Amino acid sequence: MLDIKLIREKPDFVKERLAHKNYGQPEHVDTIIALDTDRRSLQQQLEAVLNQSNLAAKAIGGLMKEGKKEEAEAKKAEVAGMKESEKQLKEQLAAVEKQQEDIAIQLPNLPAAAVPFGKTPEENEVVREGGTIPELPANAQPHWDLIKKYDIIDFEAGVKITGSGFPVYKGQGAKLQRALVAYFLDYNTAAGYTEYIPPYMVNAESAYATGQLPDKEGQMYYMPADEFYMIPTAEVPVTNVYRDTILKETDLPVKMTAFSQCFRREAGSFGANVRGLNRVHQFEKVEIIQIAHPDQSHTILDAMVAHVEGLVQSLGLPYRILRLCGGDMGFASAITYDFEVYSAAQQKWLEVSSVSNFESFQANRMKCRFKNTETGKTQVCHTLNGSSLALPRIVAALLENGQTDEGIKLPDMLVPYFGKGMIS
RNA sequence: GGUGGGGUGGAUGAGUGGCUGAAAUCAACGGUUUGCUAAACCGUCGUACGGAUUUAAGUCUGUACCGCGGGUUCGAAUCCCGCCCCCACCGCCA
Repeated sequence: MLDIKLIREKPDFVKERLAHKNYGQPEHVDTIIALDTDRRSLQQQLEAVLNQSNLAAKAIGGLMKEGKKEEAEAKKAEVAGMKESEKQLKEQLAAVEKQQEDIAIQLPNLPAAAVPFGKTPEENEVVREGGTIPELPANAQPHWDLIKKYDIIDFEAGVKITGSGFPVYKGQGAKLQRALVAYFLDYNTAAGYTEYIPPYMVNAESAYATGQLPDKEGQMYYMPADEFYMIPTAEVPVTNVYRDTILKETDLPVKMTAFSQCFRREAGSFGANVRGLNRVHQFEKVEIIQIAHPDQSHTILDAMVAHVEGLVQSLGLPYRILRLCGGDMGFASAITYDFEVYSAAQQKWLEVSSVSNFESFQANRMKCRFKNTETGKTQVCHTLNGSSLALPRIVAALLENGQTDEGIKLPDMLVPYFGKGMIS
């Protein structure tokens, strides 16, 4: 949610930034300002009337106490006339507030200054590359064939049990998942993140707070009997730990990490990109989340990118880091870096992490604030998060890039978690 | 699912129609005292949206908020209705 004061004071700036993000309805800014002017005017009128009737009520109380019954009755008659206009103004005000809110909620976050122009993924900016693309043997296979060869994921069973996109991990495949999750969490907690296990279903307030609603309504699984949404990422429940909270400045930054299953309907996506583990409806992900002082959030974003980069490097996978252009960024984000690892057998880049600074957008919606020690004022925090990491495509890349005649060679740091260095 | 109890400021907790935006205690913050720490004492100490004033920090001021929504009343934390949540016990259950 954008700050109404920013919209009111710098409408041209807001429009320019929205255009940068490829937002097609700049007229919404003017509509919101007009509604806001109405809103304030109505509020003033209503408050004037309420003030009158409050004063009258006090006077009546005083008169009753003094036993001046008749004067009190006269006052009562006076107040009765105010009731109607009070009621009307209340209704008008509520209507205008709702209109304003309905539009304001649709505005995406403004992109930060560093975000490149562009509309499509092709216009994202490669900021760094690392690792080396391995030379695979001539008979190299894509991960879906390797999965069959080593019998580590049963896609058909998943289809029978639930539907396509719900893989069943088994044997070494299941253990590899567990090893990766444990390794990622240890890596994060070693860097000062506190581990959480959140609920996998959230209520509408939580989904709204982090910006999934109303933007991604159709992308989440929904349980109508209880009005719960299956989480698309642990970001949603974990960030909401601090919904409606006022932190102390000294509490910042708050650093959290969580493993969760993630559920995405991926409505409307199909084709070549969905093969194997490239796109699934349920997947495992370890997330990192920070709640930060506004002055520090961009420094912290860089630190989070470096943190994830270290993790990807430790897996020995070739990777690149992209700074997303305005048109490719998420609804709530001010700036986003995507991590992609190279799948040697598919010969393409697979997204495995997305690290974003949401600045005050989520914090505004969820009323996550801190008390400034010097001024004593409350200010909204900034929120950030990133995947560290999403498993399926990491697994795909590990399988494809590690394939040898003897089996799949795994990175050294996984050995303590997996129990051996090779899937065979 | 059943029965009973309960939801008040950061926490505990008083408050059953006007003098209550809310006692008291604790915590927190500022200060005095102090060899250090502690203690003691004094003071400050909710949020949101408006308005006035100020270069600004601020100051003054209005309205709303005692789980949520509605109602009664000139006036509601307090009375009535609906809902939600929490706790205890019972039932069911991994």
